[in-house]
Amino acid sequence: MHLQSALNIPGSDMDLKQLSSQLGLSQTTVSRALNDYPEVNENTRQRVKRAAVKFNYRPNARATGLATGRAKAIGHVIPMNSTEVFNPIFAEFIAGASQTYSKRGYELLLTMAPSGTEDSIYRQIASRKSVDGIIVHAPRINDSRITLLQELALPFVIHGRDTANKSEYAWIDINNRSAFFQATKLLIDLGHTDIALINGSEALSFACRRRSGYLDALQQADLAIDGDLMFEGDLTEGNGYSAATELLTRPRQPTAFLVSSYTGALGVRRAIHNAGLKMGADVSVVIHDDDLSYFHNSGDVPQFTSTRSSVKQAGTLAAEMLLSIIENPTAQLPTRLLEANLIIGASTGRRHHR
Amino acid sequence: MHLQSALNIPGSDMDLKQLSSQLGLSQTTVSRALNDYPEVNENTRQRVKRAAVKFNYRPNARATGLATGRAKAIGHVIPMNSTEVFNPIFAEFIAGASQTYSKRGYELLLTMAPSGTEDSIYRQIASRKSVDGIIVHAPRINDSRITLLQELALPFVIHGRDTANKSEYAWIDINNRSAFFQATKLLIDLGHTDIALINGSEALSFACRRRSGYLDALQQADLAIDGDLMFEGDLTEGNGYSAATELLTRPRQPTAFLVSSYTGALGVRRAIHNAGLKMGADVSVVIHDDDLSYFHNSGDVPQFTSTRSSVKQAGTLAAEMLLSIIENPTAQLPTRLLEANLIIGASTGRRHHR
DNA sequence: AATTGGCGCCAAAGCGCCTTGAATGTTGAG
DNA sequence: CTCAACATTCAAGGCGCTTTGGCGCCAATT
Repeated sequence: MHLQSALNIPGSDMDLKQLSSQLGLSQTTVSRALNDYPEVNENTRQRVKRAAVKFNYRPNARATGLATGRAKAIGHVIPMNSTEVFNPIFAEFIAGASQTYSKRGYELLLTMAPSGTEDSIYRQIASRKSVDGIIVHAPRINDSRITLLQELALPFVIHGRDTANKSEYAWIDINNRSAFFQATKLLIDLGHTDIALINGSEALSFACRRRSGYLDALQQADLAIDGDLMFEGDLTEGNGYSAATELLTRPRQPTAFLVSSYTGALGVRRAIHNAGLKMGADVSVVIHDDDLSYFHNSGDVPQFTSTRSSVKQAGTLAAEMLLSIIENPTAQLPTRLLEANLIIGASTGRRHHR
Repeated sequence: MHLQSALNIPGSDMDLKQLSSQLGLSQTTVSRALNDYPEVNENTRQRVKRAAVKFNYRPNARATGLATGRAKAIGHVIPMNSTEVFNPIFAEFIAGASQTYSKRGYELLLTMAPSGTEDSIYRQIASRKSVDGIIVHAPRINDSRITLLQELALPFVIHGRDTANKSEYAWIDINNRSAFFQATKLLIDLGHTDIALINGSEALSFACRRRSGYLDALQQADLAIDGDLMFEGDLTEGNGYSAATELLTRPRQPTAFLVSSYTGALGVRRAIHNAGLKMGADVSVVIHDDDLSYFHNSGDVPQFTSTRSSVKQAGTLAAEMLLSIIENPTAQLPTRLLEANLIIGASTGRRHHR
């Protein structure tokens, strides 16, 4: 290694040994200077830091990890079934989380877990030790992953909750029950009595809680509960369309729809148009709006009346929770319940008598 | 370490030293047995592999990485500007790529790069050495990242192309020019002469190429080119809606729309409905369809006529290309051009004279 | 019987970093 | 002037794995 290659040539990164020999210092001192240990002279520290920048030195992540025993990385595991590959909600959540990670010097490892292989994937993540903790997406009812992760002693935060599991674990969730209770109540107060629910798959925890909010509101208003008004499934445009189309061809049409996602609502809107009806006048729609940057239900008067809660923010908070667990393992496991905001848009109105 | 903890207790993973002492073998032999080196007796190999499964042994990824000098991980860098956080297209592409990675024993590291910080992020990735190569998303015209990555000597594959850059680099792209040429020609053949283009941001390479396909077809048919018929911007539902609404309030309405994405087209559809027109009869629409699993433009007769090409498949192929570059660094850099399929749906028809 | 050459296995070095324990230089109190 | 106390710096060991170079051993060759 000659002067030539020690200069600021892109791509020719140094390692610690080279940097310290350049500086005429030991690796120990250089390492400590860079990591802000107190036992280094301030002048030396500055000299070292300047050199590090000049030579574009950054510690090898693998070596640091080996030496410290911490990967400085978080895993996100995305459940994947055949119909739903990569829900935009996960993407937005991850975008939020990644802000926290980069701020705190962590990397983000993404793993797709096809259903059926989940167990072995979590085990593998734990034993390969390439992450310090993980975020679990889309919990199911009685989710076996929680027990597994507790056994594996891998720190984790769940985006959502498994209300069937009474053990202690860290989670962040929105108050789905309250959100859908309020949304349903709004529709009832507007005079609607036939309110359809177009929900996500009710094997998932969030969808169950939304349904129970919906049912509670109906019950409280002494309205009949009609199983035929309740749909569940992947929240795609197509499914929203076919569910709504089916409902609108019935002799007794529902006059209101409660839709669990923006994308599903786009299909419902199409069905309403196709039936020659006007949304907000003939038919009311309330959606849950995850406030995805890519599907913005905005404007002075938003298109859809919604219960809104930012998944991106949830991602940021979840990441902070997880890092705090990792850096402070003895503290109590944090939980966080976010409230959704009811926002009146153009898609709701008093019930229309025909 | 006693018998107790050497048994199959979840979370109590062994390391190589423990495993080999359990087996009464040296670490060398155990390592070689597991990695299928030839100089190990077949019986021994079987014995080792069985024990590894039994004790849930998996090599520490960091240690392996340090020793081999290869991270066995690929980085995906997602450009992020304030309006667009995490395009579902990236998500779907990543879902495709991750299949390849897990099959080949690689991990996937995700990094968000806020615009402005990109340079330093790529440098950091290169010098931290936590990945063996990266995938670059959303290339721009004259994209500085290409030169940078070439200097950093970090293997990469670009999803898209920078046609302004004549140097050699690996890319995978769809034939955007041909796709939009064909789509435009279809509309012209149906009698349309006022064809609007609602495009993605033309700072991005793909959008430019689509526009030039559109222009070529117009030119070839001796149709006038009207700059007022061309829109560009983030391909959101909202932007599609406002662009189409604006166009439909003009004295001379376009009778056909070419829309660069499914989500944008949902907004265009809304605008058409709102104007009291019928898609496929009064107004024709052709879209580019990335075949996202979450936004499926399917059915016996798809809703939208489209040029379709699966981004998920592109992701799978891109990953394979990148791994082949990494494992065979001296070979010529691969490139791959995918053709889109023109699929006739319900949104196009002969021009309607009013 | 002596030599060769695989085969099967092992000890030890090294990947790049952090960290422990010790060594050196400096200062101030006694 | 001596010695303790502090401020700086360093050499060396270790993180868990792969890999180089050898070392026995036994069958085959001469």
